[in-house]
Amino acid sequence: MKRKMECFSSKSTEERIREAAKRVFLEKGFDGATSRDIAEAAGINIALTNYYFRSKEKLFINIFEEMCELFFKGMIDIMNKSITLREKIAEIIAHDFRLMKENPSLSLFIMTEIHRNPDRMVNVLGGMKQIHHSMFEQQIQEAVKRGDIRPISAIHLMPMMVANVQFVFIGKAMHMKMWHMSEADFDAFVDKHQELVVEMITSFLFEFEKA
Amino acid sequence: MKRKMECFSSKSTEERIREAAKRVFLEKGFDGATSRDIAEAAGINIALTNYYFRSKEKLFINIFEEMCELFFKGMIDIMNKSITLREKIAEIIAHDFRLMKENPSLSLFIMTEIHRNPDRMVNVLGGMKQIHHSMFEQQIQEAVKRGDIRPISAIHLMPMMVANVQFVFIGKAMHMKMWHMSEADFDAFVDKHQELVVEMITSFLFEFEKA
DNA sequence: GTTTTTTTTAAACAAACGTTTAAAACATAC
DNA sequence: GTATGTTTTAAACGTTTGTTTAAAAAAAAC
Repeated sequence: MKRKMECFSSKSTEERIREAAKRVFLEKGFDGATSRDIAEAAGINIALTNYYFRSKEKLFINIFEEMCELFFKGMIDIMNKSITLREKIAEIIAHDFRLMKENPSLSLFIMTEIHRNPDRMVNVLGGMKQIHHSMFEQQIQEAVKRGDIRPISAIHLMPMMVANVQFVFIGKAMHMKMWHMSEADFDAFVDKHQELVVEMITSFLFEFEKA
Repeated sequence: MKRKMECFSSKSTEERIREAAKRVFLEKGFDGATSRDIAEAAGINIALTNYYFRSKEKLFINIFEEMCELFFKGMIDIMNKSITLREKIAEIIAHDFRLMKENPSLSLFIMTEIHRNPDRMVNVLGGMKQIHHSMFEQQIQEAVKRGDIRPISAIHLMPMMVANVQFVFIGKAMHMKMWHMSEADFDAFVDKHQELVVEMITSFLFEFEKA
C-alpha cells in the first residue's frame, strides 16, 4: 500500500512547516528567507522542508497562493454581495482595515513578490474570475447614471479604497520611525486614520456637485 | 603622493557601478541582487565593486541613502515653502506623481528595505530634521483654526496624500496583471487617476460641513 | 514479533554567494 | 627610459545556499 492515512505527526509536521514558512516568507520575502530559517522556525530538520514540499520554490508558491487568496478573496466576496453600493464601499474599507490589522505585512509581501515575479500571479488570477469586477463595475455605472455617485469607474475606485488602507501598513516601519511611534501609538493612529479615510472616500463619492 | 586626482576612468567607473547598482537594487532589492548582477550590469569585473565600495552592504547603503534623499527631499522642500496650504497640497501631490512616474519602483524599494531593516533609516532621519514637519503641522492647525480646512493633523494628512499616489506604483505590476494593461494603458490610467486624487484630497480638506 | 512502509535525521553535495588575493595593465612621476 | 602609484583582471578563497543521500527512528501492516 502506498499513500497512508494522514496520521497525527505527518499532518502536524507539514502544517508546522507551512506556518513557519508563512511567518518567515512574510517577514523576509522569498529572496531573504532561507530553507534553514524556515526549518529553524518550524523546529524541524532542514531536509523535511524538501521532503514535504519538493523545493523552496514550491513551498513558497504554496504559501504565496494562500496569501493571495487571503488578500483577494474577502474583498471579492463583498463585491459580489447583493447590497447597496454605499454599504459595499463601507464594508470593503472596513474589511481591508481588519485584514491589514491582522496581517500587517501581507500587502507589502504581495506587492513585492508580484513585482519581482509577475508571472506567479497568473495562476492566482485564473482562480478569481474577473467577471466579478465587471459586475461591480456595472453596479457603479448604474449608480453614476442615477446620479447617486460621482462619475468614476471601478478601476479608479478600487485602488482609491485600498491605497488609503494598505499604504499605512506598507509603510508601517517607516511611519513608526518617522513619528517615533510605539506599537500602541501605531494602533491608535490606524484607528483614527480609518475614520478619516471612510469619511474622505464616502464624501468624495456621494457628496459632489452634479454637472 | 597618495590620493590622485579624480581622473577620467576612475570617476566614470565608480559612477557606472553606482548607476548599475541603483538599477539592480531597485529592481531586485538587497537580498535579490548579487554582486555579480551588479558587476554584469555595469560591465565591469566583480572585484571592482569591492575595490570602490568595500562591500555589498556599503554599496547598498550608499544607494539607499541617495534614494531616501530622492524620496523625501523634494517633499520636505515643498513643505517648507512660504505658500498657502492649498498651493502646498497641490504641489505635494503633483510632485509625488512626477517623482513616481520617473521612478516607478522607488516607493516599493524604500518601503521594503525599511521594513526589512528599519535601523538603516536612522542615519537618513538625522539628515532631515523633523522640525520641518512641525512647521507644516503648525500651518495646518492655523488653517483649521481659521476654518479653512477640516480638522486634521499632518500625521494623517501626509499619508493620505502620498498613499493615493504611491500605492498605484507600489502595486503597478499587480494592477497591470489584474486589468490586462500595457505600459501605455498604465500611463493613461495614472494620468486619469491623478485628476481624481487631487479632486478627492482637496475637496475633502477644503469643502466640508463646519461644526 | 517480524516485515514493510513512512517519517526523521545527520551528513554531505554541487552551485552560488560575498570577498580577497596576487599579478597584470595602465597611468603618472622622475 | 625606470620607478611609483593606481586601476583592472582572473582566479581563488571560505561560507552559505538549496538540495540530496543513506541510514536511523517511528509507525503501520501482517
